[in-house]
Amino acid sequence: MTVMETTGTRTGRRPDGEDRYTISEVVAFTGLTAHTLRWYERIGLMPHIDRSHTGQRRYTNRDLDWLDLVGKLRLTGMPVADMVRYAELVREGDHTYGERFELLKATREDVLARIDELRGTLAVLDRKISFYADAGRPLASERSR
Amino acid sequence: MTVMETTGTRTGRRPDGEDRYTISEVVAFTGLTAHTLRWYERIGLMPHIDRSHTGQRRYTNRDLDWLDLVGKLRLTGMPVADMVRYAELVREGDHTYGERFELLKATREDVLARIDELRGTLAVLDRKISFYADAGRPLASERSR
DNA sequence: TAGGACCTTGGAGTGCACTCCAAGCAAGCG
DNA sequence: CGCTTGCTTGGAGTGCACTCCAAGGTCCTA
Repeated sequence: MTVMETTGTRTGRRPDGEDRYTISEVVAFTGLTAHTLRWYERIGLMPHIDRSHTGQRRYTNRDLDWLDLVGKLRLTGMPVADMVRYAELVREGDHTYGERFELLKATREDVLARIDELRGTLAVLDRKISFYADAGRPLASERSR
Repeated sequence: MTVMETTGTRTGRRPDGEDRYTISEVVAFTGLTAHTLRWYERIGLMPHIDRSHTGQRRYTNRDLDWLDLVGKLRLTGMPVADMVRYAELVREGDHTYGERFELLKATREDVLARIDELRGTLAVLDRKISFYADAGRPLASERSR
């Protein structure tokens, strides 16, 4: 894997105040590519990331928290555009609390619905699996393909 | 919605033997578009569908069953290519039982993992939601964005 | 101070899963 | 018979979420 630890740091997060991570450290934390991190910033899914005096990105613990949330939302199937909308609400300040609340509640419902769908699928899979398990050797005709 | 019932049929499935559905009936059953149904056939995700004497598709109850399964697998996030692989195994006959069994079991594990991920996301959402609920009106500073 | 690994940008390219188009044949109705 | 709606095909186009490229500047270690 060749993860060079440039500044003698451990693999984990550093305490607030010493949290200025390079893009490759963030890659290691999140599993995203550097390309994707830059792209997230371009489309407004990230706040503008702090820069070193030479213009290189320096991510903070707060940025990492945000990326964790994005990662969670991403695997609910939420479109990136919706996450960008949420990011905009955060940037717009406190007066968007209500809208954020509604958005999160709607997302919660989506997640519950998706879990239900998956449970339905699981039931179908289990029926098929037990069909194939019973038919250790092929029987007459198979309808449950 | 304007669902014209061309042959005086009810909206539901007909019994085996009278099951020769047009593509638009299948659209109504599955929610897929006609384009998608033809595309599924082209890429080998469907068996070759029976045709009328003039070459129009006539789907059977069995085809509908298959589309139900495909729909379930689709919403687990399984790539279409993997579903095509499964369809090929079915076409190849009984001697692929073992491989189908393994594929279904692996899919089952994926589904379980995905449900777990979603539960994790749900927990995060619930924490944020209760944060926004508590902060009925904005308090000092908001870290949990 | 030299070398290699790492970082920057705008813009172009990729893969997936559809989605649509044009041109023409088919089916049911008055 | 003509009309409207539906179905056929191969191939091209779309939208999303990345993913990569070229050309060049930066950082660290020997």
